[in-house]
Amino acid sequence: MNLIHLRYFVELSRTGSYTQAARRLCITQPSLSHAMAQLEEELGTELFRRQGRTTALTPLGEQFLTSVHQSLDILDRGIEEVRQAARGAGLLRIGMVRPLAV
Amino acid sequence: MNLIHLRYFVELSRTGSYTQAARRLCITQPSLSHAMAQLEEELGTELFRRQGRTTALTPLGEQFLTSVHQSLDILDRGIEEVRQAARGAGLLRIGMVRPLAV
DNA sequence: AAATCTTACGGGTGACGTAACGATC
DNA sequence: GATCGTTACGTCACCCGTAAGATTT
Repeated sequence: MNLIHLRYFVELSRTGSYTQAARRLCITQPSLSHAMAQLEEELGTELFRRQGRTTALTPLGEQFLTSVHQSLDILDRGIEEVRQAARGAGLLRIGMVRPLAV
Repeated sequence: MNLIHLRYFVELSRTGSYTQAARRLCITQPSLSHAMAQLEEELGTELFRRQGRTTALTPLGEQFLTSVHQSLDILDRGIEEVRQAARGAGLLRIGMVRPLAV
């Protein structure tokens, strides 16, 4: 399992479209499809229900989404707090590259 | 950033020793060292204070640890719930590989 | 037929291991 | 000098992109 794939999952859940999600994530549609298929394999269940042209979360998919949302929110907040504290405290040592925002 | 590296970070924080942590994580010490250095680079600060032979968390390291702990706990709980629900509901389709516990 | 998703396949990045070095007790 | 951590370097897995196929409207 992969942090980036979890972010893919969130974005796909938000848009409900592989095409749109892939465009927003700056990746190709096949890559997104493959990543989600892999995630489903790891979890042992379908996360999305593809009926015709529409893509919607399954009940388990929705359940998983809430966990991922909470988890990523906490993590991202923690990362940002640490980065700001590091910048604020002037702990950047000579030669240390100032990290880019993600 | 990487989920596995975050788990490395938690384990290293727990043991306070690269050698022991690497052994428990079933990786080599250099790999762990490199992963943690990379994590520190991404965050723009030191997470561990190496003084002599002892390795302890910096204040920012402790702060980050709490966030990572919370985040991973929620994620792991979510994963486990989904997997159990998937098994329980008998949603395993023919040809779908039953996932191994991690 | 057009649009969307999936499957197949090849390439490049990065994570890990081995080896060598540095440092501390 | 023995143990621990870091740096250097090579290899292999895996993530992503391109191309082709399947399916629905």
